[in-house]
Amino acid sequence: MDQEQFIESFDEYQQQRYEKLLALRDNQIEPYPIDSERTHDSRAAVALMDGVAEGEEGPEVAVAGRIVAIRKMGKASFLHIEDRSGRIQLYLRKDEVGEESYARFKAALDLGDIISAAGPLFRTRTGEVTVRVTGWSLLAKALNQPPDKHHGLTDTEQRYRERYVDLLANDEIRELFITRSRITSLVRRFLEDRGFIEVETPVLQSLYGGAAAKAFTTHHEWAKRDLYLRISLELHLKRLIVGGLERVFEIGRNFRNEGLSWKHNPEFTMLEAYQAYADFRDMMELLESCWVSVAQALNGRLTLDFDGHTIDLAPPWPRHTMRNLVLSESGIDLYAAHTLPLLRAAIAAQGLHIDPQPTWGKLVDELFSTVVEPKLIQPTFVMEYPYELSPFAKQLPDNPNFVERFEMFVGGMEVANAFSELNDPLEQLERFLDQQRQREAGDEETTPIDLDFINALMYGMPPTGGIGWGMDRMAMLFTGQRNIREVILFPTLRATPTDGTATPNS
RNA sequence: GGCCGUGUAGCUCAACUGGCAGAGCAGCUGACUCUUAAUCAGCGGGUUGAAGGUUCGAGUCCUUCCACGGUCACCA
Repeated sequence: MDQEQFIESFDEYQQQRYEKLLALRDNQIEPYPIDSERTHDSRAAVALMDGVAEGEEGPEVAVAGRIVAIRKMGKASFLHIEDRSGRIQLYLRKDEVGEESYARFKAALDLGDIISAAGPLFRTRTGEVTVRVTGWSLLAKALNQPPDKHHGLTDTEQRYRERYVDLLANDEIRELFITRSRITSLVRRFLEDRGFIEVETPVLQSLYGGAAAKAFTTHHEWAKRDLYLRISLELHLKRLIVGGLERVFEIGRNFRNEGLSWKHNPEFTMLEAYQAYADFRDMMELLESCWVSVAQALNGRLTLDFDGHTIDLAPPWPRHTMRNLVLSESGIDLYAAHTLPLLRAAIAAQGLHIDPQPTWGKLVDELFSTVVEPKLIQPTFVMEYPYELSPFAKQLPDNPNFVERFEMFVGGMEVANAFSELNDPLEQLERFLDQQRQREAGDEETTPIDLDFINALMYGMPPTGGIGWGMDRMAMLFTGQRNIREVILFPTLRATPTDGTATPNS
């Protein structure tokens, strides 16, 4: 394909805009100039009129943005332009800008074009702050027509694939992603205020670990070796605790080779934070305080609207052991049913239908997921997890079948996960070996043995509390979105022929 | 992967039991110097997701496929 063929493929609307572009060039007007003038964004410009008396003109401004509405009335026109801060109205008069400029405006500009306009501010008869335009210029000609100005863009696939259209057409989508950015920023500030430093650890790893998941594989040509994309941040951050950094966090992308759902995207953003001389109880306090401070700063209140529920973040959040929750919802005591046959028998005795699992730990997890998890709408700490599911957490002093771990659930989703981090190198080796045995038994999601991590622990890691939570799920809760794709700018979608996944020569 | 739903103009959506594919916005032409979903007059715009089938006749019924959404399964 060359440029000529591409232009020939234009539809009627693109063709019309392209012809206007050519006409501008014929008149020595560049449709994509280098310079742009702007003294105020639209919100700041409107604010300038706050103290100006009725009927008085305000100061001169230069504003810039995308044309979202045009109302031509012969020798005068109104238009609205939009920038990130909002919209402002422009008033264009033939006798103000001159015959030639007015004619050019009528002939050359379309909805979607980006322009700048300068002139004094005033209020219209209906009180709207407006720029009385004395001069304008085109900053970028749009060849594609924007979506319907009242309804925006609703086609879900196009919204995700062409997110730029979604953003420019739907104000609330732009707001949503600005809010997500603020959430990330507030979390960062909270942790920094507590003495955490932000670090960056490798995405490309020769050995992955730290979570139960399948990894993506890629290849390093120069080194002639396969590398993995990380599935968690855990093991590198704990190496930094060994190194003496004491309080570290990373907000980074994880990649897990698994399916898509309303709460799973194959790449997602995880926050992990590790604090030396702390344990999982300190991490509860940290999580609670962080979310409360974000909610206050963002909304000025501690309630969230999510999926038809009002979620109350007011601390303290209820804390329950997994044992007690399972006991009250199913009548099964995990301390009594502490082997696979005993637990199976207990489930059968209660007449529950739980998917069969190969091990005690997995069956506990399945039981919990089925009978307890759906009921956890309000923020709830679930403490003490089966040893087998938690290869990086310290065992309970009084029951080695369970570990010092919690997960926080809200809105029916698991959101956070934290441990009193295991720092005994020989016990850690034993856990890795245990994982290896599970892998040999057919579990593809176990953590491989990481001898360098053992080596790090052998230098001594202080008692440490660690926590991780999904920033995407946090954003879902704080913005009231029920689908993770709504809070990810460019979510993973199925391949299309134009993705380059098809062979170019075929 | 199973089940349910959706796919019609650039965008948002109609079209009854099968009977000439429509509206609003957007576009084009013209009028209009305080409009704001501007208004008024006129005009153009369609491979109804794709392929096949039933029928005198299919947007509509049947089969297969594709895409998206929901849900279940899978999935820390």
